[in-house]
Amino acid sequence: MSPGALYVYFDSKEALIAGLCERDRAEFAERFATLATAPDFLKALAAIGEHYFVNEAAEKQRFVVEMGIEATRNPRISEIFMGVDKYCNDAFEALFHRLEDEGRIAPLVDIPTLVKVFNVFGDGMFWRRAIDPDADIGAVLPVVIELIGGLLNPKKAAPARRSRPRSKTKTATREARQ
Amino acid sequence: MSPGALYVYFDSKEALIAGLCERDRAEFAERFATLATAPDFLKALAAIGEHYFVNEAAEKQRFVVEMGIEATRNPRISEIFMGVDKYCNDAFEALFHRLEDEGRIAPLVDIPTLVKVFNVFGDGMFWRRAIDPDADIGAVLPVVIELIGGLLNPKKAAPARRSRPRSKTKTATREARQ
DNA sequence: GCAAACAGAATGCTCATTCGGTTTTATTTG
DNA sequence: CAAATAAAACCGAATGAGCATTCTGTTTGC
Repeated sequence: MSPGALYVYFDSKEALIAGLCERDRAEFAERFATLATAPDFLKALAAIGEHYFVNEAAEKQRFVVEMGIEATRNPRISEIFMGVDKYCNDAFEALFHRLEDEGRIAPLVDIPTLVKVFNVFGDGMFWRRAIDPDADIGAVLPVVIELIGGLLNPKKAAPARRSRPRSKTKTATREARQ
Repeated sequence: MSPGALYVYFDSKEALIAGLCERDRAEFAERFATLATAPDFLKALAAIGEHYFVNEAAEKQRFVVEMGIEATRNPRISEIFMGVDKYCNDAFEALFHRLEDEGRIAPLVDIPTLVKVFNVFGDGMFWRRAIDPDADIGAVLPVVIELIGGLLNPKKAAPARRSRPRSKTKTATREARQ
């Protein structure tokens, strides 16, 4: 596809970037949906990490870096870019709240902080893969998952019973959001 | 300083970048030296993290991102950029080996992997600070330090004795490097 | 008064965007 | 079914802005 032909579909470079972001957001939403319903959260998370940071071409990560830089210059691109970021973070925050409500995790830190730490892990693997041709995220991912597991402090589901275990912790149960 | 005036001091943009990298490397070496001799490794590490990811202007991190992107395009800049990266990693790897030899830490994972995980933490805080204007690394740094502490599995120095404790683990003691 | 340090205009290249024309695709008509 | 035609998709050259670098001349410090 020639440079000029792009402008048939997108009015500008910004619109193109917005489109790509939207596509990425949609793809993330899809993957996140499977994560949210997975019986074993950590295993599903590892699978997502494997996809984004090991299987997927490093060029994609590099492209996201380019968008990030562009976002620091262009306010409109910043809005788009940080919008996707916020979308992902909100999704994880909501999920963590739900898992806590269901008694499946008992995080060692408050959930907003947990999400921020989560960011650090994700961002770190992302950046490393983007710029280091020799990066081997596969080697660190199990450790990262282990660390996240430690923070989430997951509770084993009662193995004998079929029904989902109910929260019996002394901390107040959270209301459903909104 | 006008654009043209820069070329009095640097032959090219690459040379300028190389100079900035060298300055950063030297600054890191200085900070690392204090880290290497600090009695409390984790506390010293937290101080360095505080400096780089909280106190220092986010523009500096953004600039490093620019260099990283440039490195993916320009092989000569890549050499410079990844050279600094390797320098830092080698420094940490050597330090971890020494701390292990001295019996001050007993890492839960092998040291090369430990360094890679270390990278993830550093990269993550770095990238987040670079692109997110609302980033609050100060909120996550204590958790990150805690997690690193867990991985390093530090051993308390014997409080009564004045002499440094010697390694008594059954793992083979490492030779001094070169 | 002279050498180093600097500014700012000039040069040539890259890139975002536009535009005129051409191919492909779909639809209509004989 | 084939020819005709309209519309959409696309290419590649042209435009113009921005950036790396050079060059010429001016300022500054000694």
